[in-house]
Amino acid sequence: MTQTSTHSSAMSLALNERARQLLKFVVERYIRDGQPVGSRTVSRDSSLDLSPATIRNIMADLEEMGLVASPHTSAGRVPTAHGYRVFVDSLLTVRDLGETEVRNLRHQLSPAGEPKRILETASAMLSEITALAGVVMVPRREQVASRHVEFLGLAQNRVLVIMVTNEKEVQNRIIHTSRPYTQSELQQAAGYLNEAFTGRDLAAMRQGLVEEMQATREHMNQLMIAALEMVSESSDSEGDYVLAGQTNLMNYAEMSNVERLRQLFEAFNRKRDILHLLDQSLRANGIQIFIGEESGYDVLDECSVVTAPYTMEGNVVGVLGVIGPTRMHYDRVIPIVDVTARLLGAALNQTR
Amino acid sequence: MTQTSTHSSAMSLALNERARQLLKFVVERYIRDGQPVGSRTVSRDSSLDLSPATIRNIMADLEEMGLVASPHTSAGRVPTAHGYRVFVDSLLTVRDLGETEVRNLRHQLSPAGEPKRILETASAMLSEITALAGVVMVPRREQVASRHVEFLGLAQNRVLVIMVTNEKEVQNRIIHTSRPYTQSELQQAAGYLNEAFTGRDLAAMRQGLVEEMQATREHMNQLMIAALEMVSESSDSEGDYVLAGQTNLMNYAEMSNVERLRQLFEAFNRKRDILHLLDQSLRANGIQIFIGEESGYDVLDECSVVTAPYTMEGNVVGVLGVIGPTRMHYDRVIPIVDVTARLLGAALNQTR
DNA sequence: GGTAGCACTCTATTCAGTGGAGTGCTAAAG
DNA sequence: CTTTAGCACTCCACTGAATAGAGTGCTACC
Repeated sequence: MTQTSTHSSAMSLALNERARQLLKFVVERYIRDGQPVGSRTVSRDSSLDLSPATIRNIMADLEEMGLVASPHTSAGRVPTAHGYRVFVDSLLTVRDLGETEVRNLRHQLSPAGEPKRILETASAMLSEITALAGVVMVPRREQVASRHVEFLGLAQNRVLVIMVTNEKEVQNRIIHTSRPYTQSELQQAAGYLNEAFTGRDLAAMRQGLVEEMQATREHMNQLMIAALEMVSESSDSEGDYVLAGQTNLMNYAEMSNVERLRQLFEAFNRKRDILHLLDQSLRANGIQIFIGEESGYDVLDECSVVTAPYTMEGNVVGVLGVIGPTRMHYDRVIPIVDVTARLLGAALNQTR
Repeated sequence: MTQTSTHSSAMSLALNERARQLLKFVVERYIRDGQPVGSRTVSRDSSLDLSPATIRNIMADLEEMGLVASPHTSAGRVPTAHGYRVFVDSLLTVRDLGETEVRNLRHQLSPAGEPKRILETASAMLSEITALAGVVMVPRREQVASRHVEFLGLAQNRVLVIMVTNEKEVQNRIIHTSRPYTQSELQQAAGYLNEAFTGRDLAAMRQGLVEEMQATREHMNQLMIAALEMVSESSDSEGDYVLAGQTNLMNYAEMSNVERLRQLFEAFNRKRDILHLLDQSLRANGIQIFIGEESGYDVLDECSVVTAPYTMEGNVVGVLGVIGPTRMHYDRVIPIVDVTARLLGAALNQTR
């Protein structure tokens, strides 16, 4: 109703300390109980020593700034996405993990076993200790080096290409060729590739092959092109992730709407949107938090996503994190995601 | 209240034709509308030309036999699991698929691409056309034959074992050895295995290796044992399945209870129970239907599972099917599952 | 600026009342 | 003996009113 500002203090974007403490209490309490928190509660339980009436005044200011909102006239206040943002950015006191907890996690994430398996473990760990959904992007390496190539002839002009990269991953693919190749031809081709390009990364390999092909006649290049395409395709593919503990999300009251839940799960299956979000975190360098509508995806409206990139040999190769309701325990979740990212990087490096 | 039988007709387990027709109508109508069906409705809409009162009498008989039940005194009747059973076994008239539909399905399930991919397509197809959850067990082959073995030495006494089986699947695994092997040792071992056992199934391979080892000194057997274990492990492993369209289940009213939904989804993730159920169908030989509580698993109380085994080269190697609410369109679902099983078998055979 | 008081709003819950759907039983009709 | 009409009864789903409780905004006072 008032067109001009009545309270200059309410309009100033900088919160005074008291208002900040109030916001902090409201967010913490709402995270704890899931109920709108009213002025009485704050006056009674918070360290602020103020009457409900005063609290109400400050609350009104916070509401005007868009940090809290009330579901209806006579309910308490609930943090908005913006409110959570301020809370997370400048009010939160994270509780670091204890030594024993870290040791515990490291133990579970032992570098034995295949890389894919380690990712799954990490995802399961995240979901288990946070009681949210855990997500781990599979590492995308810029430098994929060929370690070994093998061709196996199948029936009907088809060849099974097997390529071992970076000492770990085994990729395979069936290609169709225009003519049958003999076993010795295949061996010769594989032998050539292995001799010339073992240990060299795929960009170099492609480059080398193109030059080679221009220089010589196009002898048996079909195989090599196919092999190359296979790997470059899978290396610059869309990416993928391992999800765990989706069902945890069903325990939260804000997810009790089956229709919304369905949409969320479909987004998980579709993968595209989630991947896009993780990709953004890949480019950032540190813990990243998307709160509610900030993510830009409707299905994540009531959700927050906390991510951290993880590294192999100093390079960021992937992202992991958790997905849960906006009303999550950021103070616990953030360090957990942080530590897990470090541990995963370490575990992956050790297997090399 | 009555200890002795009052109506002998009500107690006779054999339903007369009229009662059967009534049951049929009730089940069909309930499947269509999801609402308890009352005597008025039957009298009005069914081909039986009887008054509501008569219908009520027959309904009471059906209820006494446990074929229908009423949620409360003044609601209509709802089929019980037992009622569905009778319906499915002896009242159902399945609507076979049209030529064009079958052609359509066959087209989608083209044998190009990797086997795993074909399974995923089949599962997605099932879920899409039935609007239920589709499930396809990965084939378990008794006769896994070695096609090619390769050893690659890694750092720190570790060896990457790659085995190509049955011309298609590529298995790989890292094993830890007690001492480092040179590249030539590895090549020699692989060469020996390939020469001696290519094309022979794994049982024979194991047998042969054991004999060999007893005859000679235990030279480099560690590698071979590892290779063998790897494959036999993966071949007689618990089994696995590909699930699609779980989210479809969230659309059904009987699944609106979030807690039950959670338990169901956890069962999907856990895989054990579902696999056990599929395993049973593997032993049976034809379409198999588990209705509600029949499955023996609490989480599937309100669900039915329709399965059909599929074959490769005449042998049953797996099972596929759908999972949905007991209130599903059996007349459509059954032929779809049936046809898909046949098409999947055909597609898998063609890729060999 | 902080506080007390007060009128007001909105929700959630309870309760009674009502209409409708459907049943079981009984007695009569076929 | 089977079928049907009639009737009393039960239960649910819905409505509207009443109520208690929580919380607010505003105003006036300290």
